[in-house]
Amino acid sequence: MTETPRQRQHRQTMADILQLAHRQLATEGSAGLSLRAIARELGLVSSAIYRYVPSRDELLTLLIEESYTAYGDAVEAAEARCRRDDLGRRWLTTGRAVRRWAVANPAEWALLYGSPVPGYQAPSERTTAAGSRVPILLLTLLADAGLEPSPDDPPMTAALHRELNRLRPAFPGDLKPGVFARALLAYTSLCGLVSFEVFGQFTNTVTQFPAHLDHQLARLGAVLGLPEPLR
Amino acid sequence: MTETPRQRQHRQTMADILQLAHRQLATEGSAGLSLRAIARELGLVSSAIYRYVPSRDELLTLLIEESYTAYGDAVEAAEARCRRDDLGRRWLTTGRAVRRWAVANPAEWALLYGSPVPGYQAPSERTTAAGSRVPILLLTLLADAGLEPSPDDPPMTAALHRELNRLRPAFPGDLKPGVFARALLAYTSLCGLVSFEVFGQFTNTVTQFPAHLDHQLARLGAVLGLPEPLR
DNA sequence: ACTTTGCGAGAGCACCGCTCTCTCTTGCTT
DNA sequence: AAGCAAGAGAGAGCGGTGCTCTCGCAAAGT
Repeated sequence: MTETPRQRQHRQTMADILQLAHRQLATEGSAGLSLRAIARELGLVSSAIYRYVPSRDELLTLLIEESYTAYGDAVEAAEARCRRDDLGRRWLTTGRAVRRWAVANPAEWALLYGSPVPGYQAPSERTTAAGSRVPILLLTLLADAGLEPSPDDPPMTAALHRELNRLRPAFPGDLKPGVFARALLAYTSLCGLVSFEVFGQFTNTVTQFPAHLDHQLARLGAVLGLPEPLR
Repeated sequence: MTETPRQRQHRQTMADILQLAHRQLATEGSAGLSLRAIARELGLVSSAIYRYVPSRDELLTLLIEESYTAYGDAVEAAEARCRRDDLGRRWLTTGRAVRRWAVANPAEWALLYGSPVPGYQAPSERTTAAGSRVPILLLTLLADAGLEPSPDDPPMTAALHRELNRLRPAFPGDLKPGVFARALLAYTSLCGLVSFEVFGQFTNTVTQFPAHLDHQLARLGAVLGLPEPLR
């Protein structure tokens, strides 16, 4: 029942590889990820690494999975500390947590939300679930707010309306198309803001990042139809 | 006065290199960019390419410059076809043009707005000017609209307010901080929406891209304080 | 005790960016 | 016109990459 020493050793080496990979990601970026370098640091000959990781792409996939998990954990934990009925604060806290995690882990953020690594396509069946956690947080938030379509919602084509209706059962909250669209805009805008900071698009412009994010989160909160944070 | 055959030849080869590089970028992505492969396709030995391009990083910089120029040209041209006084349409058209260019040139879009190529930092003095053209379009648009700060603008910290005030002389339109911030949100949101589509973040969610973008552009237009497009 | 399995070592393939040297041709200058 | 400098390609080579294959040893299972 208990694992053999060999299994234990294997698990340990695997963990070492992933840890070194994360470190390499942080220092060299995703294109600098080198199986040979990891093997070298582990005191292994280059071919031995393939006993653990079948290919560089697979290592990338593992890193993406781990990163999505860490990202979801961080944001969910922050959001969970808010009073459930303080919807404005839940949104503000979520946005801040997304930024905080991204700034603390820029290489991982780039892996998740940056340009796809060329020639490599993450197997969606292994990443979509982990990647949906933060968006789902948002949808739940809007559902808790009891938001309804508003006459201020711009019109949308019938095809888009149908599509968003089709998505309703696949996500929590059962949001009507207009509200679902608001959530989409909020999340894409948030990611856009964070990516601009992390990817350096704001150089020579904004440097007051936390203040700027708070300001824009307040704007987006208004677009969503959320009240301001309490007190 | 006229250029010598040798200069002509050099210019031609340089143009060939850039064209092949753009093609390679499209098929292999930025990490697949290979000087050797370009040389091979040109019928040159690998070392000869260095007569034209001093390094891979320099080739990347050239591609970024060309891409920013093509991007700016495309969006400016589209926006210029709008009636000057139809501010809602100018915004809608700008947003659509950004998406159209990005979808038509996904690798170039990734180069400009995706994760920075690891280990490589674009020399900002060579890219910021070209990269500012579309944002400047937006600032001009808001200035033409004569937008003023509104009581609906969320508060911002004094430091952020000062910073945005400091930026005023460096950009056209002389926008007050609250209005400038609206422009920042609009552009980051637009880029976020487009990147989500181009980078595949919408898989299993939105597929009605043009309709979705129009819908969200209308929302953002309202946030900006622009009227709806005429007729 | 025997056999299967796991795992590291080593050599090797094809590719990459980049450097250095050598050669030949072009084009400018005296 | 002669001579010299610069341009441009060829070739060899360095160190790096991902990945494959074979070999041998030791641990695990029977």
